[in-house]
Amino acid sequence: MVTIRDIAKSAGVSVATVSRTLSDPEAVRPIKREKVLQTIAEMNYAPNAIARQLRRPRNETIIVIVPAIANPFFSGIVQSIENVAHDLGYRILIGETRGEQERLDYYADMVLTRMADGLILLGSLLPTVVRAKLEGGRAPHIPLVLACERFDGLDCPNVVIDNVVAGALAVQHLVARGCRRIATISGPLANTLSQDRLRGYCEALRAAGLAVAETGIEEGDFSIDSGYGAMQRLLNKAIVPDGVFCANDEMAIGAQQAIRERGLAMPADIALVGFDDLRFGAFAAPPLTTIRQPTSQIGETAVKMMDAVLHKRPLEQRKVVLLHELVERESTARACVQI
Amino acid sequence: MVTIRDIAKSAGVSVATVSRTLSDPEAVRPIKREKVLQTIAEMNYAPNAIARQLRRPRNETIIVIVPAIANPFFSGIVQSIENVAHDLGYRILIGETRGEQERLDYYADMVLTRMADGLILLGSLLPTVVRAKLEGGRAPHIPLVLACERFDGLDCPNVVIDNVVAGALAVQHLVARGCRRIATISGPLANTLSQDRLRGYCEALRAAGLAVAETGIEEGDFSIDSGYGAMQRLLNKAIVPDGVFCANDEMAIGAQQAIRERGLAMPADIALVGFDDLRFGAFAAPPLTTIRQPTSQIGETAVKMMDAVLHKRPLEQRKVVLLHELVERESTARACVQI
DNA sequence: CCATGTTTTGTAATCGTTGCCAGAACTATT
DNA sequence: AATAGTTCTGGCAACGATTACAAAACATGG
Repeated sequence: MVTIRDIAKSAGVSVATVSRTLSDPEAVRPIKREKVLQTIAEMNYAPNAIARQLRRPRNETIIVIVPAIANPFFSGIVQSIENVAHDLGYRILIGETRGEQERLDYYADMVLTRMADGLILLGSLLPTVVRAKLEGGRAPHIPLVLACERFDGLDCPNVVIDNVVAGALAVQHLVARGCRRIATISGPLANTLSQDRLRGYCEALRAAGLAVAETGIEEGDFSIDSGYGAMQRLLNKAIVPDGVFCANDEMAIGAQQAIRERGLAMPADIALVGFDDLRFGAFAAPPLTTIRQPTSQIGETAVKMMDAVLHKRPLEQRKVVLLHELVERESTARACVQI
Repeated sequence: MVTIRDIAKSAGVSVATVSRTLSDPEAVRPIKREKVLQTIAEMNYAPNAIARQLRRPRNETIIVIVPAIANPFFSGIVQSIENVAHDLGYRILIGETRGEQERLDYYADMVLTRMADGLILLGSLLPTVVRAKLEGGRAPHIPLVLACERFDGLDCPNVVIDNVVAGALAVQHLVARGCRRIATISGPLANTLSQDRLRGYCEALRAAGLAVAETGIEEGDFSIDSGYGAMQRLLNKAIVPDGVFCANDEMAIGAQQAIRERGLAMPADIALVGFDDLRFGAFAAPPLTTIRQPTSQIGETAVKMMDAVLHKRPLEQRKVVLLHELVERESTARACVQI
C-alpha cells in the first residue's frame, strides 16, 4: 500500500507538498507540482479516504432506509435521491429494513459511529434511539429526514404529500365516474400513510353521501399478492363493489388479476384507482388510473433538507407538503351507469 | 463529540482499558469493566468507526453497481446481496450507473481510496481502470466480482446463467407450442447477455428448421417502453409473428400492451415468453411465461465470491454457472395451430 | 547588496482508535 | 514473607492523511 509518505520520499518533497498538490494545486510551484503528479501516476497512489475522513467533521455519506428495495416506488425515490445527492457531493448508502427493527438499528448505528452523516427514512419504522427520545429518554442525536411518512410528535424535517386529500381525490374520481359501491384496499394500518389514505377514502364517501361500509375495507400490505387476496375477499361479499381504491399500484395490479379471473370487466363492472403511478401500472390491463406522487421532488427535497441539517443551515420549512396529481387511464375510463 | 479519551478520564482508567472493554471485555476486570460501561452509557459514547477503520486493512463495505435501481430484476438481486452480505458482516453500498462511465468510475474510485473493499458489478460496464488493464496497461487493482454479465478476456470471479441455453429454451418452448413465425425483442446488443440470448434464439430456430429472419429481430433496451415500441414495429411488418421471445419481462409487458392495442389475442394469435420472472409478469394479462433466474443464488454466490477474494481465499470456481428454469404461464398456454 | 515582503516549503501536531510491551497488581506456592 | 507465575493495566507508537506554524526561498525596491 503506497502512502503519501512514499510519494513524498520518491518525489523528493515533503508530505505537505504532496497533500497540497492534491487539494490546492495552485499553492505549489509548477516544477514540483509536476514532479509530484508524475510520481503519483507512476506509483498508482490514491489517497486513503478513511485517513482523510478522520480529520473531517463529516463524511458526505447519507443512508437511505427503505422497507423494500424491490418495491418500484421506493427504488424510484432512491434513484432520485441518488441523483441529487451525487450532485451535492454525497454518497448514498441504501439500507433495507424489511420491517425489521434490528436492521434499521444497525444502520442507525452507522450514523452514531460516524460512518455516515445522516438517515433518510422512507418507511414507517423509527430507530430505537429516536423512539427512546420521543418517549422522553435522553438519547444520542441522529440527523434524520422523514420522507413519505409522517410521525406525530416527532419534530424532524419531513417531506410528504397530503395522503388524506390524495385518497379523497381518488374516491371523488370514482364517484364522478358514477361508482356507488366503492371499496378500498388499504395499506398496513400501522403506517400513518395508510391511515391517511383510508381517512381520505372515508371522508370523500361521506361527502358524496355514500355509505362507508365496514365490509368495503380490506387491509393489504402493499404487495401484489395481498392486493390479489384482498380483491378476492371483496368479490366474495354480498355486495360486490363497482369501484375500488387501492392504496398502491402493486395491490391494484393484484386486484386486476382477481377481477379478470372472475370474468368481470374493467372499468365496466369495476373501476379501479391505484396510487404511486408505477410504470407497470401504465401498462397493466387495463392501464391504471392512479395518483402520481412527485417522486423526484420528494427525493430532491429530502436530500436538500438533509444537506441543510448537516450544515446546520435553517430550513425554510421543516415540513414540506408536495402536490400529488390524478393520472387518468382506462381503468376508470368509462363511466359506470349513472343513477 | 465524546471520544475514548473522555471516557477514560471520566472513568478513571486508561484509553486502552476502554478500548479493551469494548473489543475484548473478558480481558478487563469486572469492576473496571462495569465502571467503563456505565460511563459509556452515561456519556452516550459511540466509538468512531472511521478512526477504527484506519487501523484495519479492510472496511467491510462492498459496493454493488447497478445499471438502474428501479429495475425490479436488479433490485431483486440487490436484495439478496444485501441479505447475505449482512450475515457475513458486510455493509452494502449501492451505486447506480445509468450507463454512465463517469458514475461507475466514481464508485470504483471509492475502492481505490479504500472507502470500500470491492465492487460487485451487475451491469455491462467496466470501470476505466479495469478496462485499462484489459488492454494491457498497468493499473491499480480492484477486487471485482461480475454477476449477470460475462466479459471475454477478463479473468475475474463471475456468476452467470447460461443465457445461450436459456434463450434457446424459451424459443424451444414456443416451437413446442406450435409457433412457426417466432420473433424476438432483444436487449441492447452491446451487452454480452443480450448477445447470448439472441444467439440462443437463433440456434434454437435453426435446430427446429425454422427460418431466422432479419425482420424478426428487434432491439430494445430492457425498458417497458422499448418493448412496446419494438412490438409495434414487429406488428407493422409483412409477416406478423405468432410467437415472440422477449429478452426480459419488462419488455414483454410492453409488448403485451402493443398486442392488446391491435386487438390480437394472447396466446391464441401471439404467444409470448419473457425473461427474469418478475412478480409483475405473473400478474400481467395474460400471466407471462418466462425464464426464471435464480436471483437469490446469484446474489449469494456473488457475495461469497467477494468475501473469498477479499480474504484471498482460493475460489473453488472462478466462474459459476447457475441453472435457469422455464416458468410456464398463460401467455403460452394454448398451443398455436399445429402444421 | 541589504532590507523587506511575499511565496513556497517542511516540520510536527492532530484526528480517535488499536495493540504492543513493559510494568503493576494480584494469586498461589513454598 | 518471599518468590514465581498470572492476570490486568497504562503509556505510547502506529494508522495515513491534513494543516498551523515557522523557516526557507525567492522577488522587489531602494
